[in-house]
Amino acid sequence: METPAQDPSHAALLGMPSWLISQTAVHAGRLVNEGFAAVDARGYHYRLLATLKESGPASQADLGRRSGIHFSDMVATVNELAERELVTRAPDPADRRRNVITITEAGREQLGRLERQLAKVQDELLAPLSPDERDQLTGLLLRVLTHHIRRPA
Amino acid sequence: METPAQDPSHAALLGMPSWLISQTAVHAGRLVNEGFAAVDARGYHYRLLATLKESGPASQADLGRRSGIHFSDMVATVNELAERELVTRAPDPADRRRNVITITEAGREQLGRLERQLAKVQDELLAPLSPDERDQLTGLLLRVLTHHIRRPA
DNA sequence: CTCATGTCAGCAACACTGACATTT
DNA sequence: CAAATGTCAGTGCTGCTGACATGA
Repeated sequence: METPAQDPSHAALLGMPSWLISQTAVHAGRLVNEGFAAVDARGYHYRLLATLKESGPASQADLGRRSGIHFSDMVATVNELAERELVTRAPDPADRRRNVITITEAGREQLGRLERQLAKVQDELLAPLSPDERDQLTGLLLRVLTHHIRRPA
Repeated sequence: METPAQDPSHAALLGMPSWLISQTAVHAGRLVNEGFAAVDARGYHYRLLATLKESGPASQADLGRRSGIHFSDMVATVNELAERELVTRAPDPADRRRNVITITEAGREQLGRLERQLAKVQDELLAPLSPDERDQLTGLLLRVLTHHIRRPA
């Protein structure tokens, strides 16, 4: 059946920061996914390609650490990108355990498309906020996020 | 393999609101889940119990609309809560298509536990922010969220 | 007949666990 | 031997689609 327009207006929930963040993330995720799907990609593709562009060729383990993509998910992600010829996967002659992942020219072009989609989405997402307010929100979230990143316990 | 402490420090990503929101939501979700798991529950349980407390007994379709839980997921959620005897599911004599879901006394107690867990989590989540900043963040997110709730297109 | 309700099976994205073989 | 790397299978939560039967 279809989802009848939600009405998530619980007094209890609307004041709950964890709820607000999660739900806003759902909407953000939807927008991002739609933008990416329009060019046959998903979040992990962008994250990997962007990491690859910033760090240069690297092993999968390395890329996992830098992109925050879990080790186990790297395999599938690289598979998908390699299939589309956006990256290449080659064994490292210096360490035969490793694969060296490199972004291709087509990969750079795709990354460009993804970045453009992403920029569009940011604007859509924060539509109701003024530039100042957007900075405020970004700053607050950044502080919360960095706090939890370095406190895994 | 294990996830080696992430280092998601991409210049590109750290300024991206959609990324900040999603990642903060991941951490928020982790904290909430841990709190709920400690009392053998998950997010949907809280949402359903809280809705039930606010709205009183209702049909599954109704509860879905009010809680934002998808219609298809209501079945499993009610099953899980009924199994634990936190709610009862009884056919509606007035409309035999419907089940009337009612929260039990044990359900109210469980809801209390969940609320306490949730309060703890809010504080943990927003630890780095002052009370004023927490209000700011909540206000900004609320505006973004309501903007997208009533603009499904 | 149409619509609402409830049920069930299944998918997608993300994060993650455990196991395994290979190489360092 | 221990540690790192890559692969694979599978899980959990959330959100969602489609199909189906039944009753209003």
